[in-house]
Amino acid sequence: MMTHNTTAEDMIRHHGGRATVGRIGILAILLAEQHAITHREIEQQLSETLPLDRVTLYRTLEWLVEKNLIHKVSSGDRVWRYHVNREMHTHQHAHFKCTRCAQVICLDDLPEKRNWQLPTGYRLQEIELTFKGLCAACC
Amino acid sequence: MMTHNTTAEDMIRHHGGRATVGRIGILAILLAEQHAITHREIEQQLSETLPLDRVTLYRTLEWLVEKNLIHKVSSGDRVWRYHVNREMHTHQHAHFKCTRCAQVICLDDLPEKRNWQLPTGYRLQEIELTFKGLCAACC
DNA sequence: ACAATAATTGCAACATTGTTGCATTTGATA
DNA sequence: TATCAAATGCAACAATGTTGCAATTATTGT
Ligand SMILES: [Mn+2]
Ligand SMILES: [Mn+2]
Ligand SMILES: [Zn+2]
Ligand SMILES: [Zn+2]
Repeated sequence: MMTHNTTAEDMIRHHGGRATVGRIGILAILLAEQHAITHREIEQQLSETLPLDRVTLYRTLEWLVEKNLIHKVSSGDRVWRYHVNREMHTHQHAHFKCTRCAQVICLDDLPEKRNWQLPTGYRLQEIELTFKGLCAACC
Repeated sequence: MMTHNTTAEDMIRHHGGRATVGRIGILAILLAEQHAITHREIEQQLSETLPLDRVTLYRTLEWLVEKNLIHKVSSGDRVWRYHVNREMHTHQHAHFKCTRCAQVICLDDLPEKRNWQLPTGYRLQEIELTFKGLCAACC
């Protein structure tokens, strides 16, 4: 049974980066989290055990995104949320954001991938689909 | 043939607001614009003819959204874009954002409105769908 | 284990977008 | 034209994110 810390360290080393205590701690937090969480939320969790400069956190998250170990979600407020990449996330997927508690979850898939119709001359690269409403806890 | 200014003034009066020179000018700019544009872009257009405080612009845009004369779009960067409401916009619709020139257009409709599947207990209120890619000019 | 070195970090300063409080000005109405 | 609530301008603040650079640290070779 692997702890999140050792999993995180493995993931980082496999991508040729230095396995620093900060990177490991940050990725371990994201591995333990089932929702997509903000820079601020990660910072708060870190402050309990491993204080880290805000800038380092920003740069580490950016690095983890580059290495494709996590992805970030823009959910309408002007705040990025981060979530670890699991197998289901190798392709594009939709998100749900609760309008009451602001929690964001990743959904399995982009439903009905076909049939998106754009004006002529437009080239599609990526689809961003966010459902908003109330989560089960807030209903 | 109505000028955008008189159209704007009519729209504002019909909603019981004061027809100030600022509100009219802002709404006229949005009426003349086919794309969804940012606070910053509106400010630049205004600066040529009708300098206006940033805060007033923010508050006016908020007021126009409340009155349902315009709507705002969150397009992934942390910047709101504003677009006048036309008939086609009375219901929800998708948007396209060019990843090169950042232009945002409103698309006609939410394709395939049915069939969105959420986890049990979740209640859907709103769908935010943004296509990203290259516009005709940038292809 | 130690030194060399490049990658990572911390800190200060800055940028952008947006909000709030309050005094002043202005549009609508009588 | 006088009145007065609504709208505006200004200053200060807040949240989120970025940049430059010197100090630190993880890795590698010895
Ligand atoms: Mn996701
Ligand atoms: Mn729109
Ligand atoms: Zn909720
Ligand atoms: Zn373009």
